[in-house]
Amino acid sequence: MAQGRDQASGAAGGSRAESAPPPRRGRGSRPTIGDVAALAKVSKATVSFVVNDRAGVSPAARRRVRAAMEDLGWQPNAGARALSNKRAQTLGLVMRRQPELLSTDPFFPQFVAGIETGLAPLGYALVLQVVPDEDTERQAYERLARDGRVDGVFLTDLRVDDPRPALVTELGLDALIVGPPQPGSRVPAIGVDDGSGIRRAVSHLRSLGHRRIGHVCGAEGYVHTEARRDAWRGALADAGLAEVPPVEADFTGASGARATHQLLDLDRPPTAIVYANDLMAIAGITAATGRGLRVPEDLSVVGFDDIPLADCIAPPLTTVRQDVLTWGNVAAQALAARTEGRAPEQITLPPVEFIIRSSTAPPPRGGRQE
Amino acid sequence: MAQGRDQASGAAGGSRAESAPPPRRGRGSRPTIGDVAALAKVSKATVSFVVNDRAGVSPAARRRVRAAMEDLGWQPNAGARALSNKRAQTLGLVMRRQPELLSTDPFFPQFVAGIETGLAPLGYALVLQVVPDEDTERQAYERLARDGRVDGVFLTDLRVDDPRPALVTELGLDALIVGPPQPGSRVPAIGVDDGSGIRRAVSHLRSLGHRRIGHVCGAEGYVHTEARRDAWRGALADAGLAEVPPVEADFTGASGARATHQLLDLDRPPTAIVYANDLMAIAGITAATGRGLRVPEDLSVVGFDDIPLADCIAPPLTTVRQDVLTWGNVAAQALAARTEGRAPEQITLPPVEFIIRSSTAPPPRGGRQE
DNA sequence: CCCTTATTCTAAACCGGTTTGATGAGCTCG
DNA sequence: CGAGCTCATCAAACCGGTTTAGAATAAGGG
Repeated sequence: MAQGRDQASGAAGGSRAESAPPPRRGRGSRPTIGDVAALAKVSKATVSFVVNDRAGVSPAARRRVRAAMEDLGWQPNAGARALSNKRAQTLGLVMRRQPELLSTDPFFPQFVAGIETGLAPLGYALVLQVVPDEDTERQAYERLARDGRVDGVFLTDLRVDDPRPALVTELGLDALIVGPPQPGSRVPAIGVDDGSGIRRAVSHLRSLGHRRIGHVCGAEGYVHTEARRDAWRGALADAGLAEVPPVEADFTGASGARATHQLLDLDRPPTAIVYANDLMAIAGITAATGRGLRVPEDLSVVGFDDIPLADCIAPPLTTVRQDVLTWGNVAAQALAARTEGRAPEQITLPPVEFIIRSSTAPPPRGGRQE
Repeated sequence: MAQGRDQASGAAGGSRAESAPPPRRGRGSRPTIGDVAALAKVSKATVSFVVNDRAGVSPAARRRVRAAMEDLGWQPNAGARALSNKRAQTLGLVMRRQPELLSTDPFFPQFVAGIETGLAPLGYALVLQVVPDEDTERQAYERLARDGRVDGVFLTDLRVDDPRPALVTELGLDALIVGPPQPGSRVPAIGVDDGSGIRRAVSHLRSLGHRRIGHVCGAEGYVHTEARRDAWRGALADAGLAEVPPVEADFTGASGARATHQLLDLDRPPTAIVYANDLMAIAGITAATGRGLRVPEDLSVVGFDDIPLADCIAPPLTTVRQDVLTWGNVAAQALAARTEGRAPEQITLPPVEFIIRSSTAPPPRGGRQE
């Protein structure tokens, strides 16, 4: 056949002026497996075998099919494939977040980016939903499951007694928890360890000489909030340090500032504070500075997340960095493997990094130290 | 044929102990339109008519179908539907971002959340891709188009001479530009106006008495970077203020600090600086403070974005807030409408807000003012 | 009462792939 | 030379919906 132009269906016609309708919106003109089969002079089945790398096709036929594919620029249609396979080749992520809090959160974009880098080479897509509350969250999972849009979902930001592991099991969705495994649930997890970062922070502060180390917690009800608080409390106990009441906050700057004042108003205020995230830590620095305290001379501050701003402020923030991008990547591969029934690769997450900048220093001598 | 049981596939079998495999992973057991039709004693076509609210079904039949749907908990399968309709009921968003910059960016999460709130009630899903560079970006669009995974895509962060409007047109994808319309392209746009926020900022500074107002630009090559710079330059000219050379930066904190030093090193340094985003502005405050300048007494600073941190730092940042959530919402509806061939509703975006906090004040008397 | 027109409903084709069962060609071997 | 195999190939059924063409029934008109 002339190698020139015999592209897809019709279309080619006379490139004359003619009133012939142009190739319908570009769409619809896409070649199908049938076109490829016809051009390669084989059946659709053979083409299918070729694209799926299955045995039973002669080298000659395989070559012809490959050439035809190339010629037509054909790639199998994802939807049709999904229908036959009963697999959508798509994974779902439902994020539940206050819209205001969303843009603070360094986790979300990084994690999504990581998932993407893991999914793209596998030919998977990611469908995303952002929901405001628990009700819509449940509906989102139900819809994803019913519609058959996804093969599996990621579960992030687990709450204590989170209903989602049970929900997805009931819905028959494959799932992967990003965080510590849920006791009593068969949903697999990639074990994120929030504790070790906090322990590193406490140990760092202790070695600087701090004896009273406070903690500003994240929003109540999340397992990572608990994990961080427990790690802090445990580290204090292990080191035989003074107990300081933890103070609740909710990851917002305002709550961080309030919590900071609360700690500094204690009879015996801490000389160092570990915050559950950077936003609260920065707000804490501002709050402390506003009271006439100097950071780090009078008060040491440790954050969590290492947001880009952390080293743009004064003083640059000592903080804990987690490689969320890699989490996403690993999670993507693990969940894809699971939906395909393959055992996931050995899962190892990179360890947290503890970034020492200038918001921590030895505690003041005597002075407020009581 | 016996009307009795011809449900889906086997399964039903003996519920005896037997080694019969349990209903495969919960999945696969989902009812189909055929099951509903059988239960309601109508044809598949009738069921289809009912779910799609089409005329030509008697009230009685309609009721029976509804009941059967309810009974079985059936909802049409999205994939099958997409295949028939040649519509995926899915929209795509490809974000090109340096992973490091991703978590800074208040735009991305908010915009995604906004899209979602617009899409969910329409039964659309969003597939997301995050890519590192221009090459993978193009591939992402090509794959989305070829696979037939999406009906349309959002185009954000337009660059000057951006190849994407032409690309998507060529790929036959419906698209919507989030930003100013591209001259010479037929791709519709929702007109985001970066300029007015900057003009507000300049006018605010001018009314405080500033005569020398500098600008730290965003990354080169983006239309919004240009728009902001042009607006700044135009506002200066309109007010007959002194020209100050704009200084290039790239939205990162480090670049913001560097740019700030560059401006302050001028023979006649500005008394106020307008930054293209908050991150650079905050880094700028830190840089200026490090040189012994006080903000706002010696230098006024205006940011752009109103990130949550903006009012947690000292001094709280005067900045421009755009309602990105609403942009996403509006964009979603507009693009969905377009893919369905409907004319989109009248598009009106909320105006930007100018948030005056404490990083701006009258310029110092005499002193550095020369 | 027959003919026309509307209405309700269904069988069958279709979307674009995958998978299965059957057919036929080419080999080996007794 | 024919039985027995293997291998390549293809037609047809299937996934779960939508859509069309036409049959069956009901209603209206002369």
